[in-house]
Amino acid sequence: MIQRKQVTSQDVALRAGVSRTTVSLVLNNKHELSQISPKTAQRVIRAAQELGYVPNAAAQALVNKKASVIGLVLSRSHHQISSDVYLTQVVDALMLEAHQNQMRVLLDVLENHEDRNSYQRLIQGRLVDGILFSGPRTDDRALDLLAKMDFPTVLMGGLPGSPFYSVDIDNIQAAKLATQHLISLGHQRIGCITNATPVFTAAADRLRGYRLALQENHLPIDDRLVRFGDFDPPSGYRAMQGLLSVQPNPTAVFVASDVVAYGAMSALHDAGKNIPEDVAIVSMDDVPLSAFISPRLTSVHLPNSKLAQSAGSLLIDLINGNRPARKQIILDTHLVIRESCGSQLRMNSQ
Amino acid sequence: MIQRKQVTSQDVALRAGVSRTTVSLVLNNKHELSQISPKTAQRVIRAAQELGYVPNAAAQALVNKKASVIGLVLSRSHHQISSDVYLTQVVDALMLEAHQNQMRVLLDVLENHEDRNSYQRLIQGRLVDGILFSGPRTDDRALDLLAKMDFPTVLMGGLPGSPFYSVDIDNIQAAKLATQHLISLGHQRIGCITNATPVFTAAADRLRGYRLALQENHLPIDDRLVRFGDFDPPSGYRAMQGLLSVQPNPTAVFVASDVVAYGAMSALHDAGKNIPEDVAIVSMDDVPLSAFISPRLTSVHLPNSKLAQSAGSLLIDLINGNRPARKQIILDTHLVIRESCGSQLRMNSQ
DNA sequence: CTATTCTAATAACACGTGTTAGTAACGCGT
DNA sequence: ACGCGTTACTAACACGTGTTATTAGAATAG
Repeated sequence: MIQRKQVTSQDVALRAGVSRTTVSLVLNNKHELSQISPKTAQRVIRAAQELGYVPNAAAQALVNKKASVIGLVLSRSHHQISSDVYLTQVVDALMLEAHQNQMRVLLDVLENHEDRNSYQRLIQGRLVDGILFSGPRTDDRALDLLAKMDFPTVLMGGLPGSPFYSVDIDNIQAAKLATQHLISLGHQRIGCITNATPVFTAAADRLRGYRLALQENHLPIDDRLVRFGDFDPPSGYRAMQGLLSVQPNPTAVFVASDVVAYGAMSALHDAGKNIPEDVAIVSMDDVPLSAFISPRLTSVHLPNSKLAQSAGSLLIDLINGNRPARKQIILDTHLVIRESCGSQLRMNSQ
Repeated sequence: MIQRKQVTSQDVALRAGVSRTTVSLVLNNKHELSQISPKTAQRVIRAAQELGYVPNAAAQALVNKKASVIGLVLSRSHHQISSDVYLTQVVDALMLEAHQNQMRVLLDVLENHEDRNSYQRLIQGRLVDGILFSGPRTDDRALDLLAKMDFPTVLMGGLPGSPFYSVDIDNIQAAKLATQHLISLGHQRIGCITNATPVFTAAADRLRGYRLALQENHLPIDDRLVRFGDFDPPSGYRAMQGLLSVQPNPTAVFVASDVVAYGAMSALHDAGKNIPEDVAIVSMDDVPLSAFISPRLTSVHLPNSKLAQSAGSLLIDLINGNRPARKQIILDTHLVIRESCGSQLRMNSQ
């Protein structure tokens, strides 16, 4: 590969007629401390511009012991990433936050949860200065390693009992809120489809919120009415088919994720059931698309961008050596009522 | 920040009782050439494992003149990224391909299209070895800079007359195929909603395909029936409202993107129109979700994963110094017929 | 016993940057 | 004339790695 030779600070120094040190001082704005005459400073800046000098990132990283890169680690398998709808929001907000701090974002998947090696090159190799961890799993052994070396790490989504900083919503409360809404509409027999298997803490918490809501309203808990989704629409489709095989059918279903809910709704449609007349649906996540499908999805809104931004900001704090006292940040959620729950239907008929 | 001291190759050398050079040779599997006895090799490997040695990425990048990182550059504004549904597929496939070549993926947005500076730190700073460019714009001035330095670059989506390698589908042909399908169902008055403004080449091409199909079938072209989407559902909603204000209404609409189509369908729904009875819809992209909304969307399937994988593979080739003869790779598309076009309706009634 | 080849390893340099310690030149007071 | 502080810069080291030229020692040949 023919690559034009890199312009180094030495070249700039030569052209400006000064030493390389002077170039470094001027370009990093340390010349006021070091008493460098404004005249030479100007000459250096001119020379740098004329040559199109850009400092070598690797060299800077080496000497500064700072890569100026934060890692976003996804703890899901590949098929799950493909149908992940928040990812774009997270990535977007994170990049914005990173750029404001002269940092960049490196993306990585954690494919094998047993494999500590996959972390090592990333972290001990100092390729990134900190890690943002999306969707932690309770069975992730590699996280222990991270904790031991107190490497700057922030979790998006909590991991109970872990020593990490984290940014999250109150999943239990949010799921309870959603289920409660269905109860307040008069439903007695309410099913649940989770967003994922319970090894993901968010999934376990949402299921718990659903059960709590039933308990507090003295409704019976029927485990046949609980099905497990797996991030994508097909899993929701299958889960809903499962629910429909239980007699009597539930009159409402709390689905713990919009994307899974799409599949569930499709299954209802294919079974000839109307939403919300035959089966009402309340979901969680409030993905942008959910306001545009029909029927419009009633869903608990998650502040994804804000979540990612807070997480990014917190991580950068950690990287800079600050240790905020508050280890957990919990952001607020709220229910967005649309058509799939049948609220409007009720209001009209009353 | 208290950070445990990094384990260097010097530490390994000390522990194994050899020189640093020997450590490097052994760990990079060059010891066969250099006549290092198997016994010392074993000793070195043991020592490295015991200390948990991981080479410093910055130092390696500096001396090898290779960052082992490829950059994925998104040329869209932030709100457009948030509602981008292919991004996850692209990212996923790209990471898979990168990992197989011991590379990582750095994500970046290009916010200001006039600003050459944003490229400079990335490329001239040697932070990445190559760039994968998603969604090039005809008005992107910064691309010229890239071309001049012949930096390894691959475009996802073509840019006519540009000197870059690219991976794409035949947008004109695909759009033509979709429109043709509507024509074959007997529609005479067919509207079009683009996926984006025409500065994006893909949007311009799809519009052209639509017009070609009309021409070849001797149907009149009515520019009032062409509206421009802007990546997200709301833009599709507004565009469809615009189309419905034209009398007589179109009986079918080709929407050049699934996500935009969701908005368009929502507008039809709100206007009391049935799909496909009143207005038939054919779209492009075939996002996974499209099989699960109702009515199920008829759409031209794009091989997004394959596209990203090919692009990644091509880019890695370029980085390694190969110059494949074929500058453009065009992948195949096919129409997936579902409910929104009304094909099945027709077949039943016939 | 010396010259030559072969083996096994290393000293030394290069990559491009940030920073510390140090040094000329110069004015100034005594 | 000499010491002393100030100004304006630079020589030299450090960061951690890959690689080239070189060396010390042993084995072999003459």
